[in-house]
Amino acid sequence: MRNTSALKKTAAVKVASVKAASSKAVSAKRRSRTVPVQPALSVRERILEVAERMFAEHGMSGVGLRAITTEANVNLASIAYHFGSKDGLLEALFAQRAAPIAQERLRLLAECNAANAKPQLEQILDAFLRPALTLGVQPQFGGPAFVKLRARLATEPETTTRKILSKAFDQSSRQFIDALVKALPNMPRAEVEWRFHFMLGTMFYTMANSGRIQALTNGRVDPGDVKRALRHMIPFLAAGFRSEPVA
Amino acid sequence: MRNTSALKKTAAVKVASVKAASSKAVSAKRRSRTVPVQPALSVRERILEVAERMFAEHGMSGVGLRAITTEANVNLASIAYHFGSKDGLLEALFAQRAAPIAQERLRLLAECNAANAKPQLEQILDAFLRPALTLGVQPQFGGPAFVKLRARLATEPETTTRKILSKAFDQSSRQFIDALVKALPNMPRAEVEWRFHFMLGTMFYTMANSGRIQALTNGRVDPGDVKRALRHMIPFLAAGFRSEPVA
DNA sequence: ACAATAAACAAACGACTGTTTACATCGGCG
DNA sequence: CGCCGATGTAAACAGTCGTTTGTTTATTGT
Repeated sequence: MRNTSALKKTAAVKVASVKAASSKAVSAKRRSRTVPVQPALSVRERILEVAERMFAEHGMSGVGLRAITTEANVNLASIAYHFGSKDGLLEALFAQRAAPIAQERLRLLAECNAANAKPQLEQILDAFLRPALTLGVQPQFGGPAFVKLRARLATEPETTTRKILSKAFDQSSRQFIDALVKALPNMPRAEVEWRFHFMLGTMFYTMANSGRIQALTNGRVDPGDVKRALRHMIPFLAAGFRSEPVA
Repeated sequence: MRNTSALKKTAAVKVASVKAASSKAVSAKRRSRTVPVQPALSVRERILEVAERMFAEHGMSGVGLRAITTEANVNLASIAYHFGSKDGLLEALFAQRAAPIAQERLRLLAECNAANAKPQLEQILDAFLRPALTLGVQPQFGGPAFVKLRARLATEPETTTRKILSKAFDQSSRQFIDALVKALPNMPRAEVEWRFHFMLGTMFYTMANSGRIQALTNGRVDPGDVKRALRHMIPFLAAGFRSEPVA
């Protein structure tokens, strides 16, 4: 880090102060059109949208800022201005996407706790998996870009990215482990934890959609077909969870 | 690509012509020592060993050739000389490590085909998973470096790396799907294929050893403990495979 | 209208990228 | 001895990296 003198807070402060900006004469002109014309995304949104796609496809270190800014038709320095740094961009991405997922998970978990005194295993698994596989999938853009991105970062031991992932999902994960322990009496907690880990594996690998299983099955199995994937995944995992704990 | 004149085949040819080089007076000297003294790795071996570790830890695009050559105490140009390019280095890595794994898998599969007329599901899963998790683990070096590397590349949609992975493991994977279909009568092939995909997920995520589950369980669950991981994984997966196929 | 602030911009920073070049060194063979 | 091909090496190649700079353009509050 080059830190020549005492001027560096500028960028960091600006990042925090950024809100949804443009909304004056331009928006008036746009409102007059009844056609649902593309909302003409702000610079900040364009960067986030493009970065999400490209990070997912080539990984953090596989994409340069120039590739992002060029694709987004945006000035190179805009990333530093809006997000402070490349890592800041990734953090902003997660701040935008991860919270809704974790939130929806807990909502569904609470829902199936209310329905049954002893909650059903399948419902818990569904509450955990469905938001991760379906939320933030916008076919208008790169499709399930954030889903892929998460899967990709999940296998990286990089400390920077792992802290972001932890902050976003650890709390909800703990609550789901607790729920699973309660739904599976007579099952040692350690065994549930192992199986939760295995579930994360199938979830992330499905999210990654690496194309491997398509190649092996001539396209018969497509992890990108989320509805079908969940229909197969949940019974498979449920049976695994319910099997006799190892000695 | 800069192609100034007609001199470029040199490197490519050299790469192909490289075999296990030093094997004359040196090997005789080595045989005389009974103590297993470190064989004083060649430049080529040192590069492979270090690259395996660093690629696994930071990903292909996360490591520069200078980082590798510095760590290996080797000249920068040695990589171009011995492997042609960075991608060539990765290919050489797989050529060295993948074949023994696929081979051992098929050996174990044949073994459990010989033992039982109708082979046991658990034995098949073990034959598939154990070599992947245990082979090439050399604590003297970076430990399970190749295991991690494989898991990392498994989630990358990069065409270059995927072709390498396919070439190395597709054939054995197909044979295992066939074996699973035979071991699970009344189970539609498509269902077996979905579940094979799910198994790949738990396998790769365990191999990646991202540290996520350790953090969630205060270290109680450690995917790096391969023996324990297999003891928990195989019954879990077997129960999943045996469960009722979805409608 | 004015000053203050936010946003966008071109250009450059030094460090690092994978690859290539030209040259040095070595052991073995005629 | 000279010559060989295999190996090793320092230096340079042409770019790209993430970040920072100083400045200009819009939009805001008063």
